Amino acid sequence: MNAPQLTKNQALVFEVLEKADGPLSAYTILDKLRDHGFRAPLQVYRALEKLLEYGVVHRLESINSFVVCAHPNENCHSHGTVAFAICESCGHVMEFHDHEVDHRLMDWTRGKKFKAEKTTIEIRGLCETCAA
Amino acid sequence: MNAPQLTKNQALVFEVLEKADGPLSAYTILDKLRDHGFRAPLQVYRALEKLLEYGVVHRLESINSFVVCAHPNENCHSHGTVAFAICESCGHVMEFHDHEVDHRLMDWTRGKKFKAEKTTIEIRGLCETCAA
DNA sequence: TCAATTGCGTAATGCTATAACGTGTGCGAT
DNA sequence: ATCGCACACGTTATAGCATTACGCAATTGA
Ligand SMILES: [Zn+2]
Ligand SMILES: [Zn+2]
Ligand SMILES: [Zn+2]
Ligand SMILES: [Zn+2]
Repeated sequence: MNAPQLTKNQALVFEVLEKADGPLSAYTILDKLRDHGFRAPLQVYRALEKLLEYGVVHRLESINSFVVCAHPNENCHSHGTVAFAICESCGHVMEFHDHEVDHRLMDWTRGKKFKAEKTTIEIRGLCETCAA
Repeated sequence: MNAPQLTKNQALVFEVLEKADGPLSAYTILDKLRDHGFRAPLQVYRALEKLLEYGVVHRLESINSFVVCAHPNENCHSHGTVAFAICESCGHVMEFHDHEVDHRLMDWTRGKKFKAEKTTIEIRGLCETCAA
């Protein structure tokens, strides 16, 4: 899905995520936007819903947080599942694709006649810097 | 990790999950155990913590729920990541392994010098029955 | 005996997400 | 024009998920 012009709230939420150097929870975003008039969680969640729909933000299921897409230009999400490596020490996230993984999982779902809608791949651990 | 003798609470939680035909949330488990003396979420969470540690229960990150391991005998978790296919209609879960996927992800983490601790692979969609 | 560990019970709190209500605005169809 | 509709927005309340903090009892092992 291509992102149309963002509304004011959507743009504010996106900016906060863009400036952050790691994933943020919805409530952290809310706190960062109180000065801009945000008062309630729903203002954040509604904006996130759209940003997710447009594919410019990803949700990290394993840590209930949100992060900007690392591949804003390539339309990477149209050709496979996105995977994430999340450092549990510094919070840094790496987003990547692996077609071979996609194909293996697709093979499995085809074999089981399972109709996949949304696939989550998240690796939690320590990044190179933090593991040293 | 091998499971030692379960305590009373652990056994109760395990039984509830075993009898269920799909994943359950911690609070659903709590409700099912009120007749057995459970009063507080912590009684469930503490039991789950141990059951997860013993590897006899899995946590489904994308739906905040818990399910018994589908491979109680094989010590499957020692030889790779567990993946799940979760039907969003009937709630059924299929647990599987794919060494090729494991190897691809391990190759990636090695390449990035990322020290993986816990990997989540969850496919949400419709099972064969529900997709028909 | 003493200390450390583990499990348990309870209350309180915190974090995450949605439901339900109403408002206003833009825009095409009648 | 004005009606109907879609959409974004604001607010309050509530639902759902998880942990902190405190204290007690039983077990273990030096
Ligand atoms: Zn992306
Ligand atoms: Zn790190
Ligand atoms: Zn298992
Ligand atoms: Zn199904």
